[in-house]
Amino acid sequence: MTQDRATAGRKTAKAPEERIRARNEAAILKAAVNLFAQKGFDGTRIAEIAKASKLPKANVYYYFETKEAIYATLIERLLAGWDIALEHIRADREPREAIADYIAAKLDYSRQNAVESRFFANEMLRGGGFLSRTQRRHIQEVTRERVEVVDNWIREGKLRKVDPKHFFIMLWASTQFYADSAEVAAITLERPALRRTDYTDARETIVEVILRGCLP
Amino acid sequence: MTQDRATAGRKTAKAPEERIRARNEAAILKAAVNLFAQKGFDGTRIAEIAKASKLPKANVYYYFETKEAIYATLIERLLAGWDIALEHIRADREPREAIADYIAAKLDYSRQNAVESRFFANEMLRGGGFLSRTQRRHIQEVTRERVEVVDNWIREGKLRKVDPKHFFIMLWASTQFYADSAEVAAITLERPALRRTDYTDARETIVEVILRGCLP
DNA sequence: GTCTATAGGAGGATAGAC
DNA sequence: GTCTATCCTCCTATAGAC
Repeated sequence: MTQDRATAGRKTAKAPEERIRARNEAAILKAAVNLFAQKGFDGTRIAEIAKASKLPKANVYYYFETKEAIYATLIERLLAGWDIALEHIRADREPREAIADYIAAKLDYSRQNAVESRFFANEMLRGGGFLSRTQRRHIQEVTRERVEVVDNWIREGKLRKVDPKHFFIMLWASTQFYADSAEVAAITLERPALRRTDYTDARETIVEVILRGCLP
Repeated sequence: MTQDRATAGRKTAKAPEERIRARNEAAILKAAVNLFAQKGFDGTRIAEIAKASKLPKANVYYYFETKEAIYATLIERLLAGWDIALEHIRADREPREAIADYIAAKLDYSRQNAVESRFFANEMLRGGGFLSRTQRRHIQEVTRERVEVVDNWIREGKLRKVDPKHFFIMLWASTQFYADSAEVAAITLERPALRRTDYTDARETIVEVILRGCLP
């Protein structure tokens, strides 16, 4: 943290140590998010995290004080990415394109970050007890902003009169389902696992139905 | 199981014993489904189930051999109720009413059986490893049947050309979200918990957008 | 059918050698 | 920074008195 020029100059060797730390922490978090997503906080064993990240159990404790610390780090990290997809919903855009882009972005996220999405879903099933008040408020504020954009579109006659919050929930639900309930989707589509084309089919269907359903 | 007339006649006192068993098993299952929904199979402790069902831990073992047995019973029971909402989707009905009724029924289920829904969601996050091949096939068959109905509607020009499976997933996702992600819905709607009116608002929004989105 | 007591093992976390 | 050995708690499951 406090690293003055002298030390920095003397020891260029400081970098490799930090690289080890970075690599190991990343391995732990990657293993942990996957296990937490599947089995939740109480269901996940530190030994499993250690095994999956190919580190001895004691090393996991070296990098993270407790299981809670790992979990909290993941929650924090997840929320940083929360807002990204919503950024398509901007007042200066036409609803048709903005909504279509949002759906596409959210489905891409479901495909590429399925594990993170499931981790969050699991935390929600738990009741969201690990979410701090600040984090809840953050979600609300981000949502409120975008709800206003939708409200404006409606006022300008660019969108049919729909409840903006429930409308957002519809978008969320329809797109996140392909991550959180990928298993159900796979069973329904009669596949061993979802394919890339399933996501594009999903996008077409959702965009079509939603746009036709909400445009004037 | 084998209970001849003689025994039945001699002992009317057999009923109360069975009533105790029925009551206790029900208490255990009710407590268990709630805990499994929140913390999953590995995260749930038998002691918690015992405490929540107000029975000594050993009694839980008296009624169910293992934790697996409780879980399997719940899965079985859940699947029996799986098909109910889908029954609105019948070939002899007009799509407009059938789909609106389906959405309403599914949202009612989300409100009244939120715990069961979450239990299933948790099992899906786990990867659905407790679902037997037969159970998976059952889901597929039921879905396939209803997909055919939708396909027919499309052929008859009563419904716009949409991918029936992804269309179903949209309905499922949008309605189940209010059970599985009730926490997210509550945060979005800025409520401590979902109210009855939230479900009717949801119904209106979903029915409106979906019907307009899929009717010709 | 109810419950206490406990076996036997696993889990979270730590000490301390290397 | 790495890892073995270990503490102590808590868990599933069972034995056996009432």
